[in-house]
Amino acid sequence: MDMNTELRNTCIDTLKHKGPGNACIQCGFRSSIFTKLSDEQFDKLALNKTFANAQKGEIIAKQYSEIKGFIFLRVGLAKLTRLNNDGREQIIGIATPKDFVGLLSIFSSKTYQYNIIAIENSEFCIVDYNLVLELVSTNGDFARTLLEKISQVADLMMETRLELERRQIRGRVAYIICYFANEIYKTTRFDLPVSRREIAELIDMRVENVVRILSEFRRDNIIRIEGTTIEILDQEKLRWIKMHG
Amino acid sequence: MDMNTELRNTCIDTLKHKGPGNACIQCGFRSSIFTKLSDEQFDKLALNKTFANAQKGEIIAKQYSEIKGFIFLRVGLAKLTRLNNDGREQIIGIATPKDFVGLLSIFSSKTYQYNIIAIENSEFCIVDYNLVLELVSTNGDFARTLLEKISQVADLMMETRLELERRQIRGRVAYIICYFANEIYKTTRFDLPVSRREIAELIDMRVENVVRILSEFRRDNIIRIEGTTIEILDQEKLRWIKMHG
DNA sequence: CGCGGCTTTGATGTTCATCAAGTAAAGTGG
DNA sequence: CCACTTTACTTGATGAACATCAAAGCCGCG
Repeated sequence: MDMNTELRNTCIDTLKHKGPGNACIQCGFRSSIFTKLSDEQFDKLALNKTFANAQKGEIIAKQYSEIKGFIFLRVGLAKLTRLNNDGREQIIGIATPKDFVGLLSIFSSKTYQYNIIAIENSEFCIVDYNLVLELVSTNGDFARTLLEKISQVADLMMETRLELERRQIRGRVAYIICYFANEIYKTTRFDLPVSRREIAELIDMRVENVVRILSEFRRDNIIRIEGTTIEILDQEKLRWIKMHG
Repeated sequence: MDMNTELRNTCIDTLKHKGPGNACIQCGFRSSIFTKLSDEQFDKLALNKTFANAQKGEIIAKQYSEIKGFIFLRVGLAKLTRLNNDGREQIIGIATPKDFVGLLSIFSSKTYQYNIIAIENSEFCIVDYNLVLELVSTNGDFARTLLEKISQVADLMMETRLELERRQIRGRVAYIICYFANEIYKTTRFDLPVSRREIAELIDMRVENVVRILSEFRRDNIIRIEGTTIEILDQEKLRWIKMHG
C-alpha cells in the first residue's frame, strides 16, 4: 500500500499548493476528463473538491439520496448496486480507480440512481456538482470530452450486461473471474474482493450455484482457491467456458 | 396516416422556407434537444440535414458501419439490435418517434454499435455529425442539454434491461405487452409491430415459450389476439403478472 | 401447387432455484 | 477466554422453469 499513501499525500499537498496546472496530476484526476479545462478553471475545481475515504463495506452514496457531487474514485474498488422491488440486491457494476462513479446517470436526476459501496478500502474526491455544470456551459470542449466519456461508460455497461445475460451460469462465472483477472487486477492470481453472494448478485444467479461452479472449476483444475485468493491455472479452458459455456 | 404525411410535408416545407426559428417545429425536432440553439445555429443545422424513410424491415443503419450522422426518428418504429458472438440476434430496445436513435453510444465510436432496423414504415432525418460536434464545442448550453438527454436515455435503457433480467418469462411477456400498450401506442388495443421471434429476442427467451405464454394469457382471458392485433382485456391481472410473475 | 417463413402445441431433457443441512469462520457478550 | 450467535461457505436432493426437438397448420408468394 506504499503507492496508495504516496498518492494521497500528493493530492492533499496539491490542495495547499494550488500551483496552476500542477494539481492532482499523479492520481489521474485531471487527465480523466478535465484535460480541456484551462489552468484557472481546473484550479477552481481542485479547490472546491473534498477528499474522503471509505472502509471496505462502507456506503459512499445511497440510492435516491441527493447528488452532492461527482465522485472520483482514486484508490480502491466500489460496487454499484440497486434494490429491486422484490427486495433483492442487484449489482450493476464495479468501479475501478480513475473512474467517475455513477457518471452515467448524473445528469438525468437530482438523486443517485444506485448505491455506491466500497468493496475495498477506498479513497475518493468529490467535485462540486454545480461547478461542473457551470463548466459544461462555459467550456464547450470540456462538454465534448464529458460526452465522449459518458458515451464510453454507457457502451461498456450495456455491453457487460448484454454479454452476461446471454450466458449460462458456467459462462457467467468464467466471465467474472476473467473480468477481475484481466480488467481489474491484471494478474492471474488475486484476492477476490467480493463474497460469493456478491458474485451471485453481480451475475444474477444464486449463491449456491456460484459456489457449485467454483468448486467444479477447482475440481477440473481450472482455478485454485485458497481462502479468498483465486489463481487461474488453465486460462485456455477458462476462456473457452467464458465464450461457449 | 393522415397526420404522418402532414408532418412530412411540414418538415420538407421548412427546408425550403428556412425562416429563422420556424423550422421543424411540428415534428418535434427542435424541441427534442435543440432548444438551446440560436436561430442561426438551428437553421444551419436544419439546412444540413437530410430526410429519408425506410420501409418496415429495412435497415436504417448497420452495426459497425461508419456513423454518418444523428438519426432523428420522426414517424414509425425501429428496433436496435446486435449480433452476438454465437450468431443470435439480440434486440436492445425500440426507438419511438422523436427519439434520437442510438444517441447513447454516438460519441464513443466512429461506428454504430447497433443495427437500426425499421419495424414500421418510418421517416427520419439525419443530422450531420460534425456539425453537431461543432455545436457542442461552441454552445455550452446545448452541450448540457445533450448531456441530460443522454443521461436519461442511458438510465432508461439500463432500467429496462435490469427490470427484464430479474423477471421470469410470464413477467417478461407481460412487461412487453404493457410496454407497447402504455409507452408506444397508448391504448389497450394495438397491432403488434414485431413477430413472436422478435419478442423472444427482445426479452431474451425462445419463440416457443413466448407463443406458449401468449396462448396462456389468451386462455385466461387476459388478452385477446386477432391476427397481429392484441387487446388487453384484464389490465389488473396483466399488471400483477408484470410485477410478480 | 409447393416452398419457406411464421406460428402453434406437445414431449422431453437440461439448467437452475429452492430447500435442507452441515461446516467453518468471525464477531459478541459474559 | 469461552459459550453463543451470526454470517459466509459448501454439498446434496428435489422440483420448477425453460430450451430443445419434433410435428403440424397457416399464409403469402413465386
